[in-house]
Amino acid sequence: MTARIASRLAGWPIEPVVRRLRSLATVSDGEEALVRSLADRRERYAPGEELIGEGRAQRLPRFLVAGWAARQRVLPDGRRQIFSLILPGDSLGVASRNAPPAPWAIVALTALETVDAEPALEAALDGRAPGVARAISAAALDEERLLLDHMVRLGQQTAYERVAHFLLELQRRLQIAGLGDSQRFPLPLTQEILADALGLSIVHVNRTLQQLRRERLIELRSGVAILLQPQALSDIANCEAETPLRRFSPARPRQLESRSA
Amino acid sequence: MTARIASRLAGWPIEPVVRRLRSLATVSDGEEALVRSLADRRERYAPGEELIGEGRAQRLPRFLVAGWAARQRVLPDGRRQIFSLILPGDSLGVASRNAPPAPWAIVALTALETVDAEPALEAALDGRAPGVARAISAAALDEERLLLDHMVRLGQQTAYERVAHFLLELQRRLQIAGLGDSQRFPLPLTQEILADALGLSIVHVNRTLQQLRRERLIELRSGVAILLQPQALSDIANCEAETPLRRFSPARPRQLESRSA
DNA sequence: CGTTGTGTTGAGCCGAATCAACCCCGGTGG
DNA sequence: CCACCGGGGTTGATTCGGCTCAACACAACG
Repeated sequence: MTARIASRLAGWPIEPVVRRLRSLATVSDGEEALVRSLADRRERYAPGEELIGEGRAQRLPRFLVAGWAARQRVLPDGRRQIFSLILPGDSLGVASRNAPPAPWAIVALTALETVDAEPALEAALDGRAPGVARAISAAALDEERLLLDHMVRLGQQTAYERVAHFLLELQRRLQIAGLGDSQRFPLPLTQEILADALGLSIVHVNRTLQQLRRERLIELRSGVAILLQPQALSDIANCEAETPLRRFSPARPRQLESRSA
Repeated sequence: MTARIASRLAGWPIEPVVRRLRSLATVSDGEEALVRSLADRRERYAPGEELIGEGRAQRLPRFLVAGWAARQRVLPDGRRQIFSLILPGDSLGVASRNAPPAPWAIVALTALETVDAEPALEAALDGRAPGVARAISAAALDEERLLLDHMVRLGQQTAYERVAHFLLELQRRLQIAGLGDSQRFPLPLTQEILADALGLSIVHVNRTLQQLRRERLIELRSGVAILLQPQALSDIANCEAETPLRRFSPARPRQLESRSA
């Protein structure tokens, strides 16, 4: 019994939230203590559960402390687009406290746990926690950047590039949250989820992952991903135009810029 | 000379901004007058000109009063993704006054004209113009909704669906701005721009538009688009699953939801 | 008048989707 | 204990949507 209590306290994993905020802005020790004290009103969700329903008004602002969630929309014919993955340390409904119903849903991809962010948010708005306030607005910018990155993937990149790019994003975000290192991180996603995020079919995600494994760029084993050659992946993802073919063709600038051309 | 002055005053086209704000929130007459008085510090841009550069810090908050612009990112190999189109009545850098450099650029697609939104924004933040404040935050939500709509297009829809969906979005937005009616609106875009927005090749945009014309769903003539059958387009765009084939297959729910299944 | 940008059209190819099995593994219940 | 089952992953065969390449038409413009 003591063991259970000890594990509940010692293992209380709000660390990702603290690490994320610290990565976004300088946070005082007092502010950090405030964030660490957010154990009140914890909530747990089972995989598949809906935290925020499409078209329903939003809930309280929360931090995700453990597990993975997705922001998504489902079309009337069943197709699904995942807009972004929500990882430990990320916030939910903190930046924009939109009362109106959201044009998206948030669903738990794994079992997960959230805490009420209200006290921290209030302190941030009061001016009592300026570091947290700065971190929150930086988080909003970061979220928008990730969204646009994802849009570039969907609109411009091949399956191969998309997967490489996406894995790099996850590595970076998880490392900030203190999960995983510069190469290895947990990846508790089915290929179907990857497919719906990347706008590909399940089968094609499978083949693309296999190609990356065959080329010894990544390794996937039981929910853990290892980026064997992050630099090579990065070259692929940003499409550094290393393809020799492209150097010979005029490369069709595909820009507007009639002036600078 | 009097004619020139008269045209400058009478034709001063800030109407789209007023209409847009009114569509987002109830705005008092005093607030409307404030917005109408924003003629100071007008700026004009030529097609192709960059209003905000990728990686450079942002400019003052502005309203776009005439012409079309695009928010975009260009990849190192020349590929370009247009994230959103900015139409008359839309704001630039109003919602989020991010000092940090943006991970995107804003370029003029046509000749365009902006006004300084600073006075209106200040009044909104002061509490002197609560209607404008509400409109601005509603505009931010609307912008995010459009971004997610666009992401669904890129990730899940076919070329045919994407074009139909996109044309409907433009019609709706332009009608709110007071340009065009429920069927007809100006469309000063090249097929290359459409291609870069929709993640398609120029050639395929061309063929898709032709199919829509052949089926008498739309008409395009000299920069004007006409939606001949908006309802049919809407059915296509939202993929109402009218394909008889899909009714017979189990439709592969493609959802998580192990519980509800 | 050439030139340049935009739209159009055809031929051929390729990346990715679809369809259909099959495997593996962890339940779960007879 | 084993048979069954379902979810996830893997694989091959085939189809198809969209891309590439290439040429040409047309209009605006200097």
